[in-house]
Amino acid sequence: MASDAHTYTDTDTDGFDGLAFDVFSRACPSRSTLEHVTGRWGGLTIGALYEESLRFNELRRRVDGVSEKMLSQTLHALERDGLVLREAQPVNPPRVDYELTPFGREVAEKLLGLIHCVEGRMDEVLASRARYDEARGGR
Amino acid sequence: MASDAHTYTDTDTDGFDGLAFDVFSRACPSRSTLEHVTGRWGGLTIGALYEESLRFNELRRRVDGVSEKMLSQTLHALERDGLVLREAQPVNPPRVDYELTPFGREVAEKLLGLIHCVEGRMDEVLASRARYDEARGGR
DNA sequence: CCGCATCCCCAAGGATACTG
DNA sequence: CAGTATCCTTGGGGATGCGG
Repeated sequence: MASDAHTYTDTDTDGFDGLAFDVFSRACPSRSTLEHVTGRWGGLTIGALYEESLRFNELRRRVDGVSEKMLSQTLHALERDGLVLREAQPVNPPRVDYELTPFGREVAEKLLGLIHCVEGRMDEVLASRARYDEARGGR
Repeated sequence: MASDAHTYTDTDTDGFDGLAFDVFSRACPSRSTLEHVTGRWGGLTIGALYEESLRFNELRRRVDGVSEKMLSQTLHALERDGLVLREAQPVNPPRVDYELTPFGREVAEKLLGLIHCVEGRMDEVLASRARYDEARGGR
């Protein structure tokens, strides 16, 4: 049942004309990991965990808008890919901490680089949008 | 017609409730740009354009699996955000070139950094997945 | 508190046909 | 070639309820 978040869409593996790892190909295995990382919630989750190790509900509060289900799914996919470490402590009430693995931290840094790059240029983006919308009136 | 027929369907709720720039917040305007960049087709499109300027159908062939509709939508979103430049030449048959803006190239570099980081560690990822799946049997 | 299972709906997105 | 308009399907993902 953990099967949905990572179906590799191996629909047409017929080709393979010698290029094993082409990110642009549907069959490329890294594409699924990339999707987990850059997906709607993956990036935000990783970003949150980069700052500090967090528990499930802390994470849920930090990542604004994520549902319990999606957070759970996201964490599983990231854990499976080796980006996140899940540490369940056998206490009562249950306590589970999530933290990034070294690989996860590396990915997080790249990701944060991207985020800051975009954030630092948001004024440009906003201006560009205004221009674009202007040019095509109220359509 | 149309007001919302092709509003690029983002959940661009850039509401601007006057709050600061917290990427983790739903209201953060950069989140929508990030989604365009890291979305299913955004990243691959940018990646393809980083290598060379391309025409519509060249792009379509390069980005394996993208439909005409989605490519069109993606390009519009990226153009609007100021990441992609659209150059239509008034010739017959029509010729339109897409290329990255300087900002687009900057973003592309960050993105490629991420991609290479992940690709370079795919063996780890695959191993981690195997371990994970092992641990929870054939479920 | 942690989180899986179920139901269900809506919008992302694929296929197709058509225009300039 | 370079798209737009339309229809239709699929699964992403929200809401809720239960079990450990």
